Order: sequence, then structure tokens, then C-alpha cells
Amino acid sequence: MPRANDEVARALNELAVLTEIEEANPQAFRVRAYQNGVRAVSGLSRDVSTMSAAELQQVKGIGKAIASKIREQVDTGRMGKLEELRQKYDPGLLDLLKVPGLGAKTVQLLNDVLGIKDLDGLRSAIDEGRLRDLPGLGEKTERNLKKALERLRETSHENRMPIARALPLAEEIVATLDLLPAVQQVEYTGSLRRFRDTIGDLDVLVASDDPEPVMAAFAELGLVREVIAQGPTRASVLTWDGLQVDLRVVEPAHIGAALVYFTGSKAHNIQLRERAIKRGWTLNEYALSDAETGAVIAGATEHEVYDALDLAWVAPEMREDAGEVQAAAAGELPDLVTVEDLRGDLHDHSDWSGDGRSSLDEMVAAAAERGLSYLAITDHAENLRINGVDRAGMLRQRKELAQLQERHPDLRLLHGAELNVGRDGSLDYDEQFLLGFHWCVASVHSHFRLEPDEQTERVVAAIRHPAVNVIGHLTGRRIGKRPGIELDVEAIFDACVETGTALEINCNLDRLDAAAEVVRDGAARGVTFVVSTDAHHTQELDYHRHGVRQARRGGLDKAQIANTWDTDRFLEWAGAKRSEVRT
DNA sequence: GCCGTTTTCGGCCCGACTGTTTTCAGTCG
Repeated sequence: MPRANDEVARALNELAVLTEIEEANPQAFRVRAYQNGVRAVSGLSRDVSTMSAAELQQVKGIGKAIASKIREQVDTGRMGKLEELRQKYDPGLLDLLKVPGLGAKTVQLLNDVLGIKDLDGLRSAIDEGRLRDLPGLGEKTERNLKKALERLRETSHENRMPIARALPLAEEIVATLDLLPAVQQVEYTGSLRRFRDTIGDLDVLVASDDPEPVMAAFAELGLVREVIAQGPTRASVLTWDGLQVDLRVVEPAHIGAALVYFTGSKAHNIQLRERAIKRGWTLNEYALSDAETGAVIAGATEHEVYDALDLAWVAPEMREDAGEVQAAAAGELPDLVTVEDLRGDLHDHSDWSGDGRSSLDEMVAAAAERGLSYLAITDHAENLRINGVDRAGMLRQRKELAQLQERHPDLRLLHGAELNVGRDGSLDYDEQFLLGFHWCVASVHSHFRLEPDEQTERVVAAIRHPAVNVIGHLTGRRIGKRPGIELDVEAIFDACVETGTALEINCNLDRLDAAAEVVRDGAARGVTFVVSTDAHHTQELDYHRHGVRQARRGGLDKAQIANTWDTDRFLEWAGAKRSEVRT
């Protein structure tokens, strides 16, 4: 996300929280409008500081008032309305709202009656037993808040978990519950099923006629540290590493509606419900049903629900209220790429790179086993001091690869390299040597903190190099660990289209780079993508399944992904750029 | 504050769980 968007989103979010306190109601329409604004800004790949108020208003969720607030923030560095509310409410109140169990109403009550303005104030009030006498509160609430405060100190609730940690955890929970005889179906849902980069909490959905043993088994999972809430069909637990996991059990006849409901996004669901209402129906987690008679119209499968609403089934990765409902209604959803569509992998390391773990022939054999049609070995080039391969090494590797090619006639092997984009956009080796490779990935591995125009310039220089076929992990981000370089993505798209250079979708869960919104916007501009594992070990060739979901989040059709093409077409395209230079 | 194949005004999703209530309010997702 461009830095300006990040700043604006933060300001709008604070505005939403303060307004929530002001109106003492999280449902207040103004609060929701601001929250929608945060989502709208976060979902833009374009830099908001370059957009006029009129252009901003074109974005769904941004109207006249929010557009002018954004311009004000960009032009003056402040937002009048926000400053006003900051004057009025103590910043500690924002911390109080983050305490699980405390909402706007109670925070205002605490402030008005007891003068509690921050976490310390709350702590002393609890210790002195002053909360229990407030209307609507009691000893139990006091105890719960005390616990919530302790928990807050250990695990920061606002830190979302990177998908690289959440997905394995979810798969483990799903696999364990799936073993129970009472469980007919179990899926993780929520933002993880939509394949967001980070996950706030984990949602698990079970279809069962007999919820009791499921609830019991869930609460007793080894990774559960504490049960936060537990009813007959719903429970929330906290894992040892601070992730909240919510379980919901529904009858098998309701699993379709429940999957829709719990997969979200919230905004996508609201779109569906509004559609239902217009037809005189209601949609909840149990079913789509007639509002008058209660007669069930659909609910057993997701497809049934979408179908009844005159919509094509929308893939979970696209359910972000970014126009997918309208597209589903018009029959204009993209035919999303699937993992079976991928025919090759184009960013792979061997132990010739210092960080590779499998040998060349192991990598090649593993790719052949998986039925790939082509494979590019792209070990690190020499400028990467620790891991790089020098010229002599690369030439030896090329010979070895040629021998392996004879043993694997059905797998076309390409000798490539992962080049390092230098601070000034320069690359390893020299142009003649680079043109000797079949396939070159160029990636940023250093100088992450340059200004956006410098970053853009160096990457564009790499894109313009005749030997470079694709830019690897565009920003170098590590989700939850390192933000990645800032770029003018529009300039990148233009250079890619002009030169016939692709952008990579890196399958590593730590990276998933380019980001989904960049993929979406780039595809609209005509950029070609490749989905590559960046495997450093044979097992990582299976990471295609992650990259494909990232591509689907970006709305990609297989036609836009070069490594779905058959070998001849792919080779012709890959060779086109460098042959232009030779002639 | 936003939005429009019924709308430029009048709507804006809905149910589980908890704790405090004898019928419901607040919070959460």
C-alpha cells in the first residue's frame, strides 16, 4: 500500500473509533461509513495523494465528505474533524475500546460516572471494586475485565497473524476435528478462506448433527490455552500463540449458508443480504428463506445460495465487495486460474545457491514427478554475496542441466538465474552473459529504504533490460515482518507492458508478492504474470497451491498467467524479448 | 456518511453468547 494511503487509512480509522465513542454506538451509520472508507482506501493500489476529490468520490465507499477529509489530510497533513475529536476525548479511551468485552457504551459509562480515561484508570477501579455498582455491570463483569486486561498485556490483540503462521494452524485444527465421527464436514472460513495476507482470528465451521462432542473436543485441543466463551454450538478459544479461534457447529442442511456467512467478507455478505431483501427473502447463517413464511429457499450448499440469488458462485478469494457481486449478477466473473492450470515453474533454487536445500537432480526429478512441462532453475546470481553463483559456476551448472535434460525428455529445462537489482537498477554479470540464460528473474534483495521514485527507477531499469523476463517478489515484503519497498506501481505496469516483461506472484506464504490489489490492477493494465514457487527445497514445489489462491484473489484468468501456457507458446513468448535485442 | 434495476430521501445485516436483567442490553463477529 502506498505510504499516503496507509496514513489516510490510519487517520480514518482513528476517526471511526473516536466517532464510535462520541455516538456511544458501534452501529452508528457514520462510524460504519468511516470504516468503509478505511477499507476503500486500503484496497486501492493507486496513491490517494495523487487523486483529486472527484476521482476519490468515484471509489465505492468514499463520498463527498470523506473525499474532502482525505484531500485535507493529504494537503495539510491533518484532518480537522479528527483533531477536534482528539481534543474532546482522552487518547486512553481508545485503548479502553481495545479491551475485549468493552464497547463504546461501557467506555462512555466508565468515563462519565467514574472518570476512567485509560487502562490504568480501569485497573485501579477494578482493584477497588468500583465497577460492580455501575448499572448493567456486576462482579462477574469486573472479574472478566480484569482477566481481559491481563491478556491484553501479554498478547497484543491488534496484531494480525501473518498467513504463513495461521494457515498451518488452521489446517491442523481442521485435520484433527475431521477425525471425529460426529463431524460430517469441517472447513476454516473467514479471512483465511478468502486468503488475506493476515488473519485477525481464525474461524472454523463444522457440519454435524451432534455438536456436543465436537465442542468438547475443540475446547480440549492441545493448542488451546484458554476457553473464552462456550455455548452449545459456538465457542471461542485462545491458542498458546495468542490467536483467537472461533468454532461454530451447524446442522449439515445449513452448511452452505453457514459457509457463505462465515467466509464473509462482511461487506460481501451485506451485498448478498440486500439482494435477498429485494426478493422478499432473508439470508442468515442457516439459510436463505422467505421473509413472510420462513420457508427455506436454499442453504445446503454455497452454490445453491448464490444460484437462488441469481448470482454465479463467487470464489472465496474474491468476496471482498470489490465489484464481484455485480460481476456475478452479470455473468462476468473471471474464469479464475486453478492449480491444475499451471504447467511450469519459473523460479527455483538448487543447492548451488547457498540457501538452496535440494540438489539439481532432486529438483528436476521432483518437478518431473509433479507432471510439470517446464522448469526454470534460477539460482542466485553472483552479486548476492553469500548465496550467489559466479560465472564459472553458472556455466558448469548449464552443462549439468543439459545432461539432466536428456534423462527427462518430457520436462523442458530452462537455465536461468535470479538476478539482483542493484541500488541503481544495475544487474549481475554483463549483458552478453545474461543473454546466454534462457530465463532471468530480477529481484530486489537490498536497499529497502530508498524513496519511492528511486525504487521505481531501479525496478523499471531492470524491467527494461533485454535479458530480464520477470520481476521476482516485486516489493520484497515479508508479511508481518518487513513492509517491502514502495513503488509507483503504475509506472511498473507500463514498463512491463511496453517491454513484454512479467510480474511474479511469489507462492511463498511469507511473501505472496505481488500483493493481490497490485495483481488486480496490473492485470487490468494488461500485465502478464507468472505464478512461481521460489522453491528452495523439492517439497516447496507444492507451494503452487498458495500462489494460485493469491492469483485468484487478484481475479486472474489463466490466460493472463504465462506458466499456464503450453511449452511452445511459453518458450516463444519467453524468447521474444531477448531476440528483439539480437536482431 | 454513503448510496440508488423500486430510492437524491430513507434506508443502512443479523444471530449467539454473556451477564445482568425477570425480558434485555451490550458485545462480538
